[in-house]
Parts: sequence; C-alpha cells; structure tokens
Amino acid sequence: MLKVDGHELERRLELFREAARAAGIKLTHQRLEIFREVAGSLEHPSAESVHRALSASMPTLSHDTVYRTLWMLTDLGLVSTLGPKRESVRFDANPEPHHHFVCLRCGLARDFVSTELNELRIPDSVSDFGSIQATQVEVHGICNDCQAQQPAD
Amino acid sequence: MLKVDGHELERRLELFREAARAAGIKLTHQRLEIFREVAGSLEHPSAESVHRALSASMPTLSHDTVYRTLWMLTDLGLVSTLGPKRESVRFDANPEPHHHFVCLRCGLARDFVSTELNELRIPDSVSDFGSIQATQVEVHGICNDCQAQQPAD
DNA sequence: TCCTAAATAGGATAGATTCCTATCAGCGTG
DNA sequence: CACGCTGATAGGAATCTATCCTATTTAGGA
Repeated sequence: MLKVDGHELERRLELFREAARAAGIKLTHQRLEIFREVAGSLEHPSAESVHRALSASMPTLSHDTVYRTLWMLTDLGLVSTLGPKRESVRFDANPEPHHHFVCLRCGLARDFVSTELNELRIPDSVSDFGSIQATQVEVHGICNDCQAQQPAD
Repeated sequence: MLKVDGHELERRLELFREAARAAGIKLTHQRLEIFREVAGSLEHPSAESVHRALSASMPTLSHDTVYRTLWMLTDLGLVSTLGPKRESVRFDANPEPHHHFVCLRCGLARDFVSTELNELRIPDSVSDFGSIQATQVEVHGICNDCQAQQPAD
C-alpha cells in the first residue's frame, strides 16, 4: 500500500482543519480519519475501500458517513474525483482523436479537437506504470446550463 | 438532442458492419440499433440512456443486451469509455497540479507531474461549452501487473 | 430450407450509493 | 465546566447500476 509522506499528510490535514473551521463544519473523528485515509494514499481509493480500511479501527463507521464526507470534501475543494462525477459509465463512439470538456456539476461531456493536444509529450517516467495506449486532455468546468441555474459558488 | 451528421453516421455504421464481419460477430437488429444510438449522439450516453432511447421502438430490448453490446463494441475498438472503466467513483486528495495514468483493465490510477502539461493551451472554442476550472491529461494504458497476467491481446 | 452456435429476453442477483430517522456529539454559551 | 442546540452519525431500507443465469430465438453458413 503506497503512502504519502508524513509531513505532507500533516500539511494536508491542517488545510482541512482550517477549511472546516472557515466553512463552519464540525471536526468529527470520522471526518478526520476519512480525510487522513484519502489524503494518505496514492491509490485514489473508492468510498468502499476507505470504509474497508477504517472499519478495523472504527467498527461502527457507516457507509453513509464515508460517502457524505467524501462529497463534502469535494465541495470544499480538498478532494476531487477521477472521471465524470457520480455517474454511470459513459460511452464514446467518436473514432477521431479528440479531447473532452466535462461539467463537474451535471456530467455533461463534449468533444473538442486540437491537433496540438494530440501530440503531447508524456514524461518518460510514466512508462514505469505500464504501457501507454492513448492520451487525452480532460478539461473540467461548469457548463453553461449549470451556470445559468446557479451562477456562482 | 445533438446529432452526428448523417453521412458520418453511415460511415461509422459501415465500419461497424465490416468489423463485425471480420470478427465473426453476428449483425443483429439490436446491435445495429445500439451502435446507431451511440454513434449518432454527441452526448456520450450511458447504457441506461441508450436503453431508454431505444425501448420506444424496441419494447423488449433488455438491459443485458445493451451492456453486452456496448462492451463488445469497446472490445472491437469502435467505442471507448469516459474515465476509468466499470468502477465506482475514485477520490483524489492531491492538491498539486498533476496528471493521471489509468489502467484500462483494472482501473489502477497513478499521479504524475509535468510542468509542461500544466500549461496547455486549450482551444478558445472550448469556452463555448462553459467556464473552465482545471485541465488535466489522462494517459490510458495497461499497468505492469495486468500485462504480467495476460501479456498481449 | 435446415442446423448450430451465438445472441436475446427477462428475471434474479450482486454491488454501489443514497435515503431515512432515531440517537449522538461538537462546540458555542453561560 | 456543564448545558443545549444543531448538525452529524449509525444502521438499515431503498434505489440504481451492472451482471449473471437460462430457456428461447435467430443470424448466417451449408
């Protein structure tokens, strides 16, 4: 199990404490442990694996708490998600090289093309992880419709 | 509902017919309609929305058929998925700008950094979709562990 | 047209995520 | 430092997503 450096983890925990205080959010034991688990791992865990990892030391921890906390951390900007948020698998039948704009609120996804972005140089170190098949750019933002509904944060 | 240009759609359907023939896969009515639905949309639909869209004209279409067909199209290389395949939501507490390597088989995700990739120029047209918050590069491939298990395709 | 292997329908099942509500606890106040 | 209010939690039920199972159907070659 890969771990984040201890000092770095403490720094992230401090950021969380500050952000929680600023947002008027209570610092419960559950929240601190859940954040520690996500921030301390390099594996980008799922809610399920966070729950599994913590249930040894906190046998009564509920799934609901893990999910609520992770989304709360996401709202605070301390955590993000891989791929389109809270949704089912989405399919893409565009055979041309292309890139995606994805709305962080509603999951809307749109293609765009750019010959420049098709030819990115990826650091050599990445091939230590495995063989590379394709590379694409994901632009995250808020789509026009979502902005119209709830203009600013 | 945004639609792909008719000629382009016919071209993609023809590619599918050829690929199916080459792979010895039967061209059923269900498969053609499911492919038409995905290839004809710019919205990157989920399996559920494909099923919903088709159930008017094919009331007995089963969920299983939609899922099987979409994964089959993925295996043929005619369709891809957005984000890590067939998994639960994954969380990321790394506050520094970074990019991801994602294994297409097992969903393993790892961060890497690159100041060069942090400063990509995104086409102006993308801001027509909405406001941009962040940009990151996703490298898709097969991780070392998965390659060891099943070396080649 | 006939046959066979492959594909489908539909319901059961498994897994992920959210909802509901009674109980609990952080933290500001006195 | 005890008290009380309000937000947070536990636990189970409900929902949604995706897959599995099997009897029946069908594409496509002979």
